[in-house]
Amino acid sequence: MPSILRHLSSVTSSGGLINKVDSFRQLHHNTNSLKSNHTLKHYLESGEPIKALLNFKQRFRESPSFVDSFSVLFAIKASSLAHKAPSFIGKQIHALVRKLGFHSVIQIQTSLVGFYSSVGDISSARQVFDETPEKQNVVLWTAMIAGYAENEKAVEAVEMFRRMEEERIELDEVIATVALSACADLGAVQMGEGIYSRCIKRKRRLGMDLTLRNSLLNMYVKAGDVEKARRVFDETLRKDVATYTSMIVGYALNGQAQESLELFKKMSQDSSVSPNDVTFIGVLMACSHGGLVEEGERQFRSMVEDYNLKPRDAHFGCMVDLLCRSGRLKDAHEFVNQMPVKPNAVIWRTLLGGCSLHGDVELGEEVQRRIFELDRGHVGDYVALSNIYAAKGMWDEKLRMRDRVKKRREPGKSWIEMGNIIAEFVSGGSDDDGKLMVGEISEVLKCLVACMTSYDYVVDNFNSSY
DNA sequence: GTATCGGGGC
Repeated sequence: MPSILRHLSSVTSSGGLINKVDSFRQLHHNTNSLKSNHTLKHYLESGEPIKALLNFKQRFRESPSFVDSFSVLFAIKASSLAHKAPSFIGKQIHALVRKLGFHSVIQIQTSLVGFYSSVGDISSARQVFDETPEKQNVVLWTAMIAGYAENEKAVEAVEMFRRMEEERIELDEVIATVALSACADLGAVQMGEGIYSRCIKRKRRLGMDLTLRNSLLNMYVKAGDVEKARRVFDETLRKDVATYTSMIVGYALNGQAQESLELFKKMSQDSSVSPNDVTFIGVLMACSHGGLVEEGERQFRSMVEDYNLKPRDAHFGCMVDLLCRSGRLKDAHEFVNQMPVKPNAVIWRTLLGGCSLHGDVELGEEVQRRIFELDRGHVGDYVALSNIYAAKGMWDEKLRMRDRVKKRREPGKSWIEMGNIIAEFVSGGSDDDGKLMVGEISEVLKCLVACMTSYDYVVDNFNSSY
């Protein structure tokens, strides 16, 4: 059975009357529709979402009746993938969904949730979710929770996951993977372990999903628990790129440069995997944190020459960081100027950090100008330069720089997991001292815990004035 | 229809 038909039967099996009419139209009256849906699918699979959208639009104009629930599903998917396409195209397709009565098709609603999440419009995503009549469906919840997680709303993601479990919807590997990544962002290890064990209990016989194990490994890495991460790594017999990469990054982040590089070496000897560009971010980070400049330069070259991987901003950033940390500011500057792509604000900012570290006023001033050409919004850029002035005793310049700070600092967030409670803290957002004193807050939290034991999870905001 | 791997800085 061609995959498109298999797909169709899954749509009709859960759909209502409208879908049966729709599928009837597609199968019996409209072979053209089937054929052109195949074209849409082809564009999607070959990474040409814009072409898919144009194709859809043209077809809808010429013969609207050929557009069925499948075409719409592919068009939504294309809108999510086409980062360059303006988001109103997706919204137009959403309007079309309503007009054609497809909003009762759960696959379409799920895809719409994914679309709105991909353009950062999480409230519209939530609206689609809320408007979906039949919600007893893991995949719909997965799309919504993944949307929160992708848009840096891990607390909401976790909260929603808790609600999903209350609704007695069964876990699968995908939702567990998404939930673990939200837990990783919060450092909520205990909760993540619980989710993991609940999930594998059901599926023990089928063998565990590698993606799920990787996200467990990643959670330990994010929480700084390298030992537990390594245990998961060793127990995972069939490893893929992400397994190795997470572990390599884990060592690099925790200052174990040697272990990171040794693991990379071991990975190179494993013929079943080959490193990708993310792996090299980990390798370069390890070199940077370990002060291994020559090794880093060698690896960077090897990445391009031996592995044919194209360095991205992140790799250039690692190299700048590497050169800056070892005091080679001139080389770092030259490196930035010789980059084959236009350096972004983050790269310049890394260099500014290097100037701050080594007290280079002249270069710092120039770099700050380059940053301001791209982005004037960051308070930290004023602070960095004002600190360079301060270190050199240039008090007038320092004060002038501080006076130019107009915007207040973005509030910071932090989370603490204690038992089955997650508390969120939001710092005040002042521009001088918004640091969170986690130790002190946890004392406050201990008192809170005593008062709140009747809840499973409590999400709490309060301003810290420490 | 849904899924994991990214720095540094005040």
